[in-house]
Amino acid sequence: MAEHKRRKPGETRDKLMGAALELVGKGRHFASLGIREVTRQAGVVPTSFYRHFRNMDDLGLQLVDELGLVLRRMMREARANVLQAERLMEESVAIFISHVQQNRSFFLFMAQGLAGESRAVQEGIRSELRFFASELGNDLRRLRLAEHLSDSDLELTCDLVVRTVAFSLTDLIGVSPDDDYQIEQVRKRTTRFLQLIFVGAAHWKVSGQPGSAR
Amino acid sequence: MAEHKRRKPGETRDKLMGAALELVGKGRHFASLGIREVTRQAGVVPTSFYRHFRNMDDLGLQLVDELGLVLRRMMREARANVLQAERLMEESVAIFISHVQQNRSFFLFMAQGLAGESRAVQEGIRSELRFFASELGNDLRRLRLAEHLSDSDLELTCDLVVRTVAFSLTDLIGVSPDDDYQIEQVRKRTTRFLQLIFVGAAHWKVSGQPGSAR
DNA sequence: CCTCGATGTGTACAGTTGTTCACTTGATGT
DNA sequence: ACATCAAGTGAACAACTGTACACATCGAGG
Repeated sequence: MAEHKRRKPGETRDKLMGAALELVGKGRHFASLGIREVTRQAGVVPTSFYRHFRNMDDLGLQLVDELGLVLRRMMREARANVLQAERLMEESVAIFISHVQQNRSFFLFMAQGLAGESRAVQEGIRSELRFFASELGNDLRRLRLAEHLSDSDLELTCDLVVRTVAFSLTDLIGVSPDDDYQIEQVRKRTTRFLQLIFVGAAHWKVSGQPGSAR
Repeated sequence: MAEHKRRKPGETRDKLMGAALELVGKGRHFASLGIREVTRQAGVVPTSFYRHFRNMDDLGLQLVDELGLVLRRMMREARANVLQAERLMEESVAIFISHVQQNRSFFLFMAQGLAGESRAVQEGIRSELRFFASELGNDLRRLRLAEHLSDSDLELTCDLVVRTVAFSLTDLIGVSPDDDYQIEQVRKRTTRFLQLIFVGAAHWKVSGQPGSAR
């Protein structure tokens, strides 16, 4: 049941995915990358690409899978560190920002992919976000922080939270990775967004506003 | 003070910008478009491109300017049609969705540009969004709908509203332009997001939550 | 009327692209 | 021990790319 490839299994495959991420990290858009460009960056001959991927979209899809792992790691860390309910949002946003700095290219790729040109990658990323939102909902239920909300209203709230955090990526894109002041500004602002949303959720009436229901 | 160009002034220029938009509308990403591709789509010889644009980024910047016009038209229509405060959000979102359908490519371009590869285009679009949020703030003040909010809290709220609406573009991307049912779902959901945010704003306490202030 | 400058065209070229093909290599299962 | 087969290499090709240059056309201002 051991791995069956030569040398290091998937070594070149990882180099190729890493190379694509590096280029994205340098400001390039994933949609504008070419096979030769990626293989060049990876220090590999162009033909090797086809041993692992059918085309660039395929590589993108596999990157989405790895992105899923990154997101799950982040979720685990958040669950471990957010103990007190009051500072929940501050700490969660802080953890998010920190992970974005550690895996900048991955999150850039995610921000790009939401409006990217591969339908499959779009759907993959959206699906990751949905999963994230649903896990967030579970956590809030478990922490007894959303007892007055119906399932669908909780789902609505969590979706909005995830969107808001995801959108803050576009703020981070325009900021140098070591401009700590600006990053701190984004962190504060995102936190306040979430607080605003949770105040809304706390005062939310059952499924819809008066006058707008059906 | 008349226009001074030959034939129709800027005829080819418009054809080129239109061609780029068409390609974006067909699912391509702006960052992956090339000069030759655009000129081909426009039915123009490649060299003509340089008469009007330095490179693709330049064309992108000029598209952002036109995008500004589209957004302003939309704002004007919203201001004219939203008379009663209760249905304000429903109608505004409806107008937004309708404009997205009319100018699909423009809004696709906008969604792409937020995480695009030209820093200048990113900043241009972000600036349009900021302007939009500030105008929204003015309107809410004028309609006496935000009297209990400080200037900075109103600004926060409007920013969040604009972000939420902008993010809904990524939902619309994954939906065929004539799948009325799905579009209606996005419209409803976006409306509820905004309602949630406004409930939050209505119950918002002065600058910060208790326990999280400094 | 005639020059000038802006707009559009045709040709050309060197560099890059995606993809194919025949080949080497080395670990693995039997 | 040896055949097998996934992983990696190098050379090749036709298609396409961005950009440059010389030229044609036409409107406007003198």
